Amino acid sequence: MTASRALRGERRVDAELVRRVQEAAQKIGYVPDPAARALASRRSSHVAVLVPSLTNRLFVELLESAQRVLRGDGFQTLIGVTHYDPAEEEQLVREHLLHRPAGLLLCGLAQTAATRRMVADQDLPCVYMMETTAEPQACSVGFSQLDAAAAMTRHLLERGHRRIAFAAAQLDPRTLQRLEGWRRTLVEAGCHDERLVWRDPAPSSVALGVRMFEQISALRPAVDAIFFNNDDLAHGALLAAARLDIAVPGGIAIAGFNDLPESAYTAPPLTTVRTPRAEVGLRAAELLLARLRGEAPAVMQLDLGFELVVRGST
Amino acid sequence: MTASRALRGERRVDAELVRRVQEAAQKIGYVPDPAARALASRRSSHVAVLVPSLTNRLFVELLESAQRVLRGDGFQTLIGVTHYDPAEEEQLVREHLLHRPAGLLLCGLAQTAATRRMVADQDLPCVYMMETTAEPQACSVGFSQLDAAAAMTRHLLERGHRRIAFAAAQLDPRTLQRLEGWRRTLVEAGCHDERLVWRDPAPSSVALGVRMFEQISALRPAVDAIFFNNDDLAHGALLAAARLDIAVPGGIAIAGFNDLPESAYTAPPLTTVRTPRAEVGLRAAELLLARLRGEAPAVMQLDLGFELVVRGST
DNA sequence: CTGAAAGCGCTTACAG
DNA sequence: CTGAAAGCGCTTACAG
Repeated sequence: MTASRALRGERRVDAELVRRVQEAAQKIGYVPDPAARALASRRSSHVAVLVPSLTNRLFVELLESAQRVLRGDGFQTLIGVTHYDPAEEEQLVREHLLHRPAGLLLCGLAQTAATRRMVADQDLPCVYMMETTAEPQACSVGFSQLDAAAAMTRHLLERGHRRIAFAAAQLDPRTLQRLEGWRRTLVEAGCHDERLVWRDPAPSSVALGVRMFEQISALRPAVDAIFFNNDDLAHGALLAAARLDIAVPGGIAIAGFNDLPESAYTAPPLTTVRTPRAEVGLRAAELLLARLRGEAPAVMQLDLGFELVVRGST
Repeated sequence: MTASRALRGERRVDAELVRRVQEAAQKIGYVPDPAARALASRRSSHVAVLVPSLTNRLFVELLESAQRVLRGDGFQTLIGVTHYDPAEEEQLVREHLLHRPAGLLLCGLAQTAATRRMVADQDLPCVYMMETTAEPQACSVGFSQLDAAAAMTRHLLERGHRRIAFAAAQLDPRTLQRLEGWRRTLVEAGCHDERLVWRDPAPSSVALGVRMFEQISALRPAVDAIFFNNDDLAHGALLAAARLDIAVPGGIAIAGFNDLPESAYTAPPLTTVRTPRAEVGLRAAELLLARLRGEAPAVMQLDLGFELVVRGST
């Protein structure tokens, strides 16, 4: 029994004894059985991380950095894909709960009421990623999607553009927050026109960016800039512009969002917003680990900001 | 006890009894505890899937389809990233073994001796993905990387190209098999020149494709086609060609490998090899599940083939 | 085909 | 700070 405590690093064990126990464990190659531990303590060494998609690099980078931190502390990461659907997220949470995860990392704040209730009922430590929230009891790490979109929109205004379109796919909550950032900024500048919003619920992709650009550019010169809500859409737009022989940014300026690695190499290089997804994953995992150790986190809401990256396309 | 057997679907239980037990379980919302089950049976309901990378879409698609199948049978998927390093793969297998996974899905056949020994010692059902193998005892699902590269090389020869360069990053075993396919085909055609091999151990990326094309094209007209070993390299090459004002395929023909979604939309659209990664994940998971049920799989080696996709870049 | 016994390897809660 | 007892919720192996 004392050995069990010594190995887990519980406080009330003699330091010398701890040393001897660890030495002995080392020698015989003792490793605790996670299943027995989970059964007795009613808590496993798994952390479930649910992301909307793995085909968006954004979430892959988020995941890799979170997993690196969690693994360092002996936790296994269970990855789930929600496909941007709160109902699917709810179902995944329900399945994961059977395995009594130690903690939960979720994307966004648009959980169903049932999801929130399960998390609360089980008293499961949970950190919400990618957005900021005002809810005092929720632990979140992210940045203001609205402010980021507003910053890009202001940049386009400063470049002299007035007819600025907003083009978005997927239409998840974060996209809609960005739409609101675009809207407020243009209303304030006195050149808002809601007819310049292009939305498509399909997943974001290069192919969709091609199609969107073809439609929007048909309105030229009514539109002189397009703010695409993910870099892959903007990549497609740049390809379509080249084929249609429309100069960028001379004919139409094009901006993206996220700063994917390719965006520095497109023709012309893409102006976009760099989002701190790797750091979001890292800090969210650290915050979760702190809570699992029973520490009260120093902050409940962490805003990691964003960075405007101006290249040649605007 | 009988209820336990009925729920697990063991044979020797009266059919009527099974029905009543299931009905009762349904009514009270009974769900077996995975931790207790794992402790008693010494086998969990986890399947570990180890892939080289998550930033290559190839493996994301593989993973998503494998996870869909496994989840359907009540297995949780533990995803690990090896970064193309057999030593890291060995460490991951070691860590996962503590959790007594029910099965293992691995990429490639380049495991360390220690990894192979652990799998054999624990008698752990394992399926190897992405390559074909002649080892009769190993269960694998994939296709011939060598044949796929040979088919593309033959296509370039048929298009009239004779100075065909081979450009590759990462240099993992599958890349080297493709190199061998390129080599054999050109030797046979009497126009092999080993100096036309460009290799870079860095991860494959658009940025690297840009740099490689800049270097190789400096040799023009010594090279009249380049076979890139991943589509992202070829995407970078197309961007670099446009900037350098080199016509594709007129000046240099460019081919890729994998057929990523963007490849249909590049300028010009990319000629490439479509690889069946989603089906590899699906069939590998099905084969594993069959083994977990104790069934003898109909086949041990599954060759899913590939498809040459000829577009405008060659 | 069905059931009573024992035990998987830990941790919790209770004494000292 | 240390330890003996009980139990987490299942399955295995043995009887009937």
